[in-house]
Amino acid sequence: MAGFKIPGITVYRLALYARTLEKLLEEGKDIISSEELARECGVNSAQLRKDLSYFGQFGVRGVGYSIPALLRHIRRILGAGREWFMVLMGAGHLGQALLKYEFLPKRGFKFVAAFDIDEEKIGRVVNDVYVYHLNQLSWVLREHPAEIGVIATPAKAAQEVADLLIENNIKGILNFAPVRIKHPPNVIVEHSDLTILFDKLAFYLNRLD
Amino acid sequence: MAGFKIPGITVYRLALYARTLEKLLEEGKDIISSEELARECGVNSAQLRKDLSYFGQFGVRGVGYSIPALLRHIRRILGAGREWFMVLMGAGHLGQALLKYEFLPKRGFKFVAAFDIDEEKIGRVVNDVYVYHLNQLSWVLREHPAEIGVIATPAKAAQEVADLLIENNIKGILNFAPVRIKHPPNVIVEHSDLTILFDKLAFYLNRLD
DNA sequence: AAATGTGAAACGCTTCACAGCC
DNA sequence: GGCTGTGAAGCGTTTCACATTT
Repeated sequence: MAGFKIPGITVYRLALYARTLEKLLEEGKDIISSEELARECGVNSAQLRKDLSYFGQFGVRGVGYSIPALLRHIRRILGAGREWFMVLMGAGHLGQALLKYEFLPKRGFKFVAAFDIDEEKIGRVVNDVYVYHLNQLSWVLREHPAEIGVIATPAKAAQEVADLLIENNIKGILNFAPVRIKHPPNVIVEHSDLTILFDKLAFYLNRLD
Repeated sequence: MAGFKIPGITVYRLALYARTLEKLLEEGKDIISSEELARECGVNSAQLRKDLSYFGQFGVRGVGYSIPALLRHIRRILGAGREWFMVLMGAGHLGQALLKYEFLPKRGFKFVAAFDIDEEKIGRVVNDVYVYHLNQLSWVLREHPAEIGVIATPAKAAQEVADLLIENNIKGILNFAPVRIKHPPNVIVEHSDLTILFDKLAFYLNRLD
């Protein structure tokens, strides 16, 4: 495969290309030019070609890209095709929505357990996933190993929960709580803060005059 | 206030600073240096100061920033303090989680109505928000004006729903569906694609050796 | 003495433009 | 003729480093 320093934003766009190629494949298209795929993704065509060039040559000059082949390549680059086991921290509204999101298991992302501290939620089963008390994390993880922890707790609890995940050897964290998680460099943390998105939209709407 | 070209990423970070200042304020802190606030947010301190400098001078040399004052300034910059009325498109799992997310109304973001095409969902009331059939969008918006549309439909429906929002004069769209929305330049669209986040995390986990 | 505010340098991503290939 | 792949130029963001202020 390829070189070393892959911009994070390139990885982001690869996933975006994959999503778009999936759509085009469903629509029965077979060949596409960088120009057209880029337009579909809202990026510049040179950018798309450059992103791909980090990983190899997947097109045919004068012709374009085979949609199924390119999708296969991108999936391989992203490490799709394997399964990822995850634990959910916080079985509130957002957490339960994630448990029910069909897209995730289809792409190999599977929740093996959920955790909360609200007695009312503990013992429930949401979409086949059992909700345990937080203090059972260690043994549940021994029983059902997982690589990814998804944090959907209130902001106040997020850091503590992250520390617990890291202690229990979780290597990747996806944090939906509106705080920044502090973590050692060998743990990968992705943040998704909905509140920031709303604020950003509001800012630009205000500027619209 | 300030100049013209504000990088989108600066706006993103302003909201991040606001979130962090809110936390610090709750903890009872009063004064903070750019160094410490930056660490708390996971950014470089020069960056933080530069971000703020687009909008004015809010600190005291030799001292630092007053947390409540800085928070007030950032909120004003972001246009917080006013109310934003929103419609939700798609009352599925994610949509309902958004309707129940307490953070949003606290920050002035209020859903006036939700829309779906599933007869089973239409007529329900989720957290005081009524779910209408999609074809009632126009008159509901006349009755309850809104500036923001939040799309939480399946990918297939997202573009169509966005077009409908734009026809009905919605100026800001927050799209949670895993497709890129095409839109005229006078409409502001923010994307939040969960599937891409999971893919990105998986990519970096694979690289971890 | 300490910490901000900010030109200027450094850096990294984006876009151009064209050679190379079908 | 058309489209990819890519070195190089362009551009925007990040970081440095220090003058400035309290």
